[in-house]
Amino acid sequence: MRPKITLKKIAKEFEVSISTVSKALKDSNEISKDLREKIQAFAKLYNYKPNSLAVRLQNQQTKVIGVVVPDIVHHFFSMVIRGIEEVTNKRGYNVMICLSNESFDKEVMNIDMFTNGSVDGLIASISKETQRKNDYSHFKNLLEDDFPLVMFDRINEDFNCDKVIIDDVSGAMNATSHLIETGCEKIALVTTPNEITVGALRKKGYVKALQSHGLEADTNLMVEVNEKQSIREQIEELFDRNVPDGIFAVNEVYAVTAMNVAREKGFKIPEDISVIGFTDGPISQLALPPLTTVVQHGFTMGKQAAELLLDRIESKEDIQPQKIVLSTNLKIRKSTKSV
Amino acid sequence: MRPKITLKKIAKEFEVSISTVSKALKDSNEISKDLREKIQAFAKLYNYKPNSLAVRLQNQQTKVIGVVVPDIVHHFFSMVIRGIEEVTNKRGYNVMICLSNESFDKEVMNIDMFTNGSVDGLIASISKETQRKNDYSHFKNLLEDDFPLVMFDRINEDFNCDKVIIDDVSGAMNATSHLIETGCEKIALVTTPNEITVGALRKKGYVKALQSHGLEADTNLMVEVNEKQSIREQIEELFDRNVPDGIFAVNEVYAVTAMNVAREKGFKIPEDISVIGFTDGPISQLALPPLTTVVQHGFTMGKQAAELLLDRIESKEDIQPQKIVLSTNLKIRKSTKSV
DNA sequence: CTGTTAGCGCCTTCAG
DNA sequence: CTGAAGGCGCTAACAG
Repeated sequence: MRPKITLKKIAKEFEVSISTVSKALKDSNEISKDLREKIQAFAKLYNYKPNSLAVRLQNQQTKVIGVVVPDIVHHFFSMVIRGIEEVTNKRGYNVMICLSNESFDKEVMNIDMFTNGSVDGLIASISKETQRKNDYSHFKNLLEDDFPLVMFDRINEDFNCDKVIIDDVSGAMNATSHLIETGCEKIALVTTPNEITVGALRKKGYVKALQSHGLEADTNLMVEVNEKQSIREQIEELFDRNVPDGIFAVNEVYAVTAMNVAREKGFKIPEDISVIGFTDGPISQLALPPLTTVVQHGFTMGKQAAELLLDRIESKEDIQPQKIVLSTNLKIRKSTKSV
Repeated sequence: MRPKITLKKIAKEFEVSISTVSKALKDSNEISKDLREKIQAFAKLYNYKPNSLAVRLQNQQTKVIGVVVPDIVHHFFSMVIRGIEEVTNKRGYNVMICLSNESFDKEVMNIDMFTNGSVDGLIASISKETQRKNDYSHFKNLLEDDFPLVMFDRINEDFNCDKVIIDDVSGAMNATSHLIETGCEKIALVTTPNEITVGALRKKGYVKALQSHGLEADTNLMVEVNEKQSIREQIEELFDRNVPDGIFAVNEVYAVTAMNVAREKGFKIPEDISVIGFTDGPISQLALPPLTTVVQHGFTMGKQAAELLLDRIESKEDIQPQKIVLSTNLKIRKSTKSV
């Protein structure tokens, strides 16, 4: 790579001091107009840009924020990232993304890396493995140092930091209620294992909705999908045990898979079985029939998380950590009966 | 945020010089074992980490690479990013991602930002708007400075830089040939406008396959989707003009949309109409029937791009730019007839 | 064994 | 109007 042009080199070129050049480039009228213009022209010609590392070292701030997400090949997370990008860019920051790939070790490494001064703050969502291990010491260290941290979606309630989540319980309640109100009586739940907090919360909402409508929660109608095995087979087993007339699934993939299983077994959607998913991505939109779903507003979530983080970074005083709870809404399409 | 601990502070604590501390932390035996251990213990206690900015400024390398992609909410691009992450992390680098959102201006800004010394090299894929405007001066500037650059997928053939692409023409040929060989005679093409290079190449492959089988390319059977309007309606218009018995679409969304339109018009897939898509994402896998598709190997592409870039960054001598062409393969599922 | 010095690229007083 | 000096945090060569 061609060596970059620096203040020093420009200074040598004009046989003036570095600080003169620096001022000239800042268009300071401490410098004669003549010299200023010459230096500026020269700098433009050679495409001078202040070395960002030097500037950051000087200012003791990087104008970069770190993002740690479990996965990027996932509509929800990529929407969140898009939201984060949107506001950080608008506010003059850049984004450095690291993927934990749902792995505890990688998450720890990522966080460790980020705290060496390369970013001004962090936005994170916890990996599944971390949730299973229930070991959050890496995050706790951050908080002890008052490192600006915002967690989203997969959070830990105990942390005293900014959080942005959706109201999973209500979302699931609404979905389940909708199924009940459109005539379903045997509603299955397709969810994650309980360690995944959002799965647990959505299950809670599901159970609550059943109870408030006087229905029993029947474990025979619930599947906790083990992602190490075939999702499809686990749902087929549900059908073998007990055929539902409604299905609430905690994500798109489970929902569409359930729908496909149902159809292959000869059931009609929504006439025989209604299905509702969670997260409004292309999979839901392009499914046939298009999937009724709980819309999760990942983009908004990303924007809010970024706003919280930048506010914290830029504020002089301590500010109390906030918890923002975004409400979901039910996008009714064709996989459920009309009222 | 709690002020970070520095060598200086540790030095003051022990009333030694900064370089003593530096050496002690590097476990240099220039320093007495006793002092070394004390300093190390202290550093660990206070969770000392060298300030990465200072180190990078010193070393004149950031160990960060920049990635500019048009979109992240897109299975192919997120797979590429995952591939990039995989090898960069393995080789001790981090990744900074910027989204151009398919916008020319944002792309220019991103690239501009990246060349201020914050990254050692760049991996990029061109935005649609840039392809339409056909203005590549921002990339050309990079090349003039010998800035390490690898382009992938949406590239410009004229650039003298490393490139990783897939063999779009062959991929499209294979897909189209497969349709022909399984009995289709009126094969429609659903593609992008011609400015999008990969769309143009896939169209070329489609036409080639038709010709080599003695079939005419019929513009009446082609749709160039204008994404500003409804994709679905544009495909419906195709059906109104001319009902095909096979459809080759240049991406997942077009393919599944086409399939859905066909079914709603009462056609059976694959009995009446066969459909093949491009890019093997969840949308294809979860479609009903699961979509036969040209597999694009985004993960591999990302890995290769990153290897090329890091090799270039780390090499002392000039190395000739390489062009890696990844071949695709046809993943046959249920949306096409068997031979 | 420990310290001094210089320098990475930049910026900001403060002198002249 | 211009320049010298000091400092951001760290490393490395060189003294002592």
